[in-house]
Amino acid sequence: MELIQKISRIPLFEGLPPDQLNDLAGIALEKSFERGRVVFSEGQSAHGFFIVTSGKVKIFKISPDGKEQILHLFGPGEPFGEVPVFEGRPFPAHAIALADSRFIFFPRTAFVELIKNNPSLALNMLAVLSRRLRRFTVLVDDLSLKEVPGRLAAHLLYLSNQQQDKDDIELEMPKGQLAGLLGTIPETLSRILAKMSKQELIAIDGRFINIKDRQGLIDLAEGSTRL
Amino acid sequence: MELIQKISRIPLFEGLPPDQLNDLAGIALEKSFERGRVVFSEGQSAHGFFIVTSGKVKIFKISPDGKEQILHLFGPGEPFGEVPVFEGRPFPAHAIALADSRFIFFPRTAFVELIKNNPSLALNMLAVLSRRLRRFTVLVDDLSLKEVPGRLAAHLLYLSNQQQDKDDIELEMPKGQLAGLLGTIPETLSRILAKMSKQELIAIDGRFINIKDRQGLIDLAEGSTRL
DNA sequence: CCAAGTCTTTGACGTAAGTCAAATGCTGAC
DNA sequence: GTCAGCATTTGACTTACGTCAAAGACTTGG
Repeated sequence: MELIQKISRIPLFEGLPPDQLNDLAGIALEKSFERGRVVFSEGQSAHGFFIVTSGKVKIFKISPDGKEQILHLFGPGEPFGEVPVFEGRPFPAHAIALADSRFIFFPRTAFVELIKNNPSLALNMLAVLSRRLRRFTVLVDDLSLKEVPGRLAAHLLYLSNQQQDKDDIELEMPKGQLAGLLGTIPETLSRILAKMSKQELIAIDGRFINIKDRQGLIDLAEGSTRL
Repeated sequence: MELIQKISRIPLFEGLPPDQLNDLAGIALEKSFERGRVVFSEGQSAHGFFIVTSGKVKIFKISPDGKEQILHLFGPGEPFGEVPVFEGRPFPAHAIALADSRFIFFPRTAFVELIKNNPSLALNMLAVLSRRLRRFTVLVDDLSLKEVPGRLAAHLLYLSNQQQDKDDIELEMPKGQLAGLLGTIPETLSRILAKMSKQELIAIDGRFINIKDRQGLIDLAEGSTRL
C-alpha cells in the first residue's frame, strides 16, 4: 500500500487536508521490526516518534531485579514515543516489538514544523496526550489503591467490553504478559485466576475465559468485595 | 496586579506576542479558593482549566475506604485540569486547595480557539502534557517496582535538589500528606523515617531533615540496597 | 512426532506494609 | 495558660503478595 494511504487512515491525522497528508508523507519513514526487537530503550535520546501500522509494541519499565511493569500496549493506528518530541529529553521507558511489526517514523524537527502550520494536527496530538494522561491516572489509581484481584476483574470487564460485551472473552496475550500489565507476577496471577474460578466468578480454558458472574467481577473491581 | 501582567509571567505563555496575551486576558477569569475548598471532583464535567497564581493545589485519587494517592501538587505558574479540555470528558481526579489560593480560569472553547491561531501556544501546551506524562511514568515505576523506603529516599533527594542541594531540607507538607504522595499511610512513613534515622542515613527534627549519608539514600532509591 | 523449550500451575515460606489501638506530642482558639 | 483537636509515633497483629522450587502442560521446529 502507498505510504500516503496508510497515513490517511491514522486517527491522529484525521481531518487533515490532502496537501498536509502529503507533507506528512514527505517526512515519514517506514521501518520494520521483528518480534522481540528493541525499538528504543529508556534513556536513549530520541529523534522522532512512531506510529504502528501493523503488529504490536510494548512500552514498559523494568526494575533492577527484572520485574517488569507494562505501561502501554499499542496496535495499528496508535502513536508511541511522542513524549520526547515535545519535551526534548530521552525516552522515559523501553519499547519492544511483540510481533513482527511495521511502524511509520516521523523525525522530530520536521514534525514540529508541520504542527506549527497546522492547528488541527496540534489539537489531535493534544487529544492523544490527554487520553494517555487519563489512562495513567487510572493505572496509578489501580496500582496504589486496588489489590490484584480488583485490577484483574477490571481488566476482564474491559476485555469483555472490547469484545462486544460477550461473556466469552480471550486474553490477547500470554498470562505472563498480563501479569506485567497488571503490576504483578505470573504466580500471583495464576493463583487469583484459580480462586476466581473456584468461586464461580469465571471459568477458565487456556487463554479463553467465560464470565459467569459479571456483577461479582464488578464488585471486585470497585473494591466493595474481596476475593 | 493586572491580570495581563500575571498572564505574561506564566511559563505556559512564554514567548507569546502581546496581542495574544491580550486575547488570553480577554477570556480569563480570576477565582479564589480558601484552604480546604474543593476545586473540582472526579467525574465532574469540565468547562475549562486553571493556572495557579498563588497558593497550592492537590490533585488526587481516593479509594472507597479513604486511602488517598496524590497525583500532583501544583504551585504558582502551573496549570492543572487541562486533560478534559482536549479530550472532552469529565475530570479524572479530585482537586483541593491546600492553602488560600488564586487561580486563573480559562474556558475550554475559547481557549481551543486561541490555540488554533497560535502554534507556539499549542507547542507549549504539548510540552506541558509531555512533561506530565514523563512524571507519571516515574510514579508508576515507583509504585509498581520500588518499595516505600526507596520512594522516600528518592523524594528526600528530590527535595534536596529543589532546595539548592543542601543537606538540610524541609518537608514542605505535613507527614500525612507526604504519605499520600508516596503511596503509603502515615504509620508506615513514620516507621521508615525512624528506621532511616536509626541507621544514620538522616536526622529528623520535626519537618526538618538532615541528610547524613547521601550515598546511602541514593542506593536505597535505586533499589540496590534495602533498609 | 518427538524433544527442547517455554509457559503455567501449585506448594511452602518469608516479608513488606497495612490495620487497629493506644500513648504522646503540638497547635491554635479562647 | 489551658484545653480540644489533630498529627505523629509505637506496638502487636494480620495479610496480600512476592520468592523459591518443582512438577505439569503447551508449543515449536527439526
